[in-house]
Amino acid sequence: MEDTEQRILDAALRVFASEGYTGATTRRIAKEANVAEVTLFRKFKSKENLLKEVLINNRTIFSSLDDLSHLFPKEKNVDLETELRILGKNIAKAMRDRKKDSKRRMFMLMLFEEGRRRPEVAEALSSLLQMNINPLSEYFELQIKNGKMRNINPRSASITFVGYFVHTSLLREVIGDGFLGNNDEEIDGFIDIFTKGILKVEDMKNR
Amino acid sequence: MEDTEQRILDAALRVFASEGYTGATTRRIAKEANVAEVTLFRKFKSKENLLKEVLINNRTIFSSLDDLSHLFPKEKNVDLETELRILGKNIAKAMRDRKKDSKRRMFMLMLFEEGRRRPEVAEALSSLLQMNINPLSEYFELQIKNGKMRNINPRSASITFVGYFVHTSLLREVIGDGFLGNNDEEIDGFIDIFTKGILKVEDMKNR
DNA sequence: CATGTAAGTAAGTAATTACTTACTTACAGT
DNA sequence: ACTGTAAGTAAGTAATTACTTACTTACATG
Repeated sequence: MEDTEQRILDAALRVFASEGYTGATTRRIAKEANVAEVTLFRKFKSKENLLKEVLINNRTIFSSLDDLSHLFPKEKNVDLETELRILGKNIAKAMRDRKKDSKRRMFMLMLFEEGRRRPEVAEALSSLLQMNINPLSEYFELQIKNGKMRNINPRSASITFVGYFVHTSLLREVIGDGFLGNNDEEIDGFIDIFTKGILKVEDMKNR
Repeated sequence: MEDTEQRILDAALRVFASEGYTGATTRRIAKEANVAEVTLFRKFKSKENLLKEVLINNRTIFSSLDDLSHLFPKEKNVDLETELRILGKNIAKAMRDRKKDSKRRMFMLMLFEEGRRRPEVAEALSSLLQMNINPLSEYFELQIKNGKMRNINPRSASITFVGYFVHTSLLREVIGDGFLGNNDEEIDGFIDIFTKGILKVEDMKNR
């Protein structure tokens, strides 16, 4: 077995995600990592410190994985709406498919809970979200410059866009698909609203 | 002191909300309610059962409080966009102002965590969200019939709308206002996108 | 006054938890 | 062969936890 520390970190991510910080026991984490409990304490000193290390460990992984750029469609001749539609589906697909991402998402949910009690956790969560929002903001900024988009605060647009996917994917994980219905249709509905708005076109002549 | 049970239920809501289900101790709840711990067990048998009762107890309160109808603007001569803008601000205001609502929101966050482990909790959460979404769906349906809105799936629109506020208000609670910036501006940005979409109007001639 | 009910006090139980100490084993590099 | 390092085993500690038992107090109602 290689790299004991990493195995403990991975196990901790999983157990924290599924049990919450308080619910996760060091015994369970050690077992999940196939190490003796004492090894965990030798390497990480305390449970609290372990959480901190998990955070650091995944910060870098998040930044490379959650980089949206590879999720944008390859062909560049599509219009903005189609592009966003494909991007949205790719995000949703990536969220559903990748098992490790599911764990990360649940870990994020734990961070939400824990963030209210630990400022460092809140801060980590904040920078995590930032990573998702920034590249999208830049993308929107470009689209505005290219005249494809109205002159909207790109940050507002990013938060609305990313927020939708964070929110619905968490919902799906927790209360199942029944509530939200078919994934693709739901996303289409959102993208439709996001790009065109809900108003009738003839009522929009003032803009 | 009147109605011991209700005092325990209120205290439980608070403690569950701030500590999470696992983190909340029966001792702490009893202390918060100014009762002996044994009284708590006499009335509610077990911690698990107490959670269930808190859920039931607040289900009815939620349904009357979270009814959106009273948040709609009184004057009926405003256009849809203005109406939604006011509604959005009222929701945000209600979420920020009412302290008990803040507790409920945090309680909801706990439900998210706990819902993954307890199907009854997930189900309670689901019906809670339903209560928020249904009246809005009906409202949108009416607007479509009145020709004010495009023919969009009203449920999609409701989820997008409610989801935004649930999501951002949780974010604000957890990682503070720094991340999202000024509340009113942010909401304006969202309503703008929600009603008009992000596309340039001249690109929308196809619709 | 008698009696039932809602509450408290006190003490304790069995399990679990984070974390420690002391010792042993396996192995890699010199 | 010697030695340092990374790991395991075993046992235990002090605190906490959900929950119980047995008894007492206060009070309202018939």
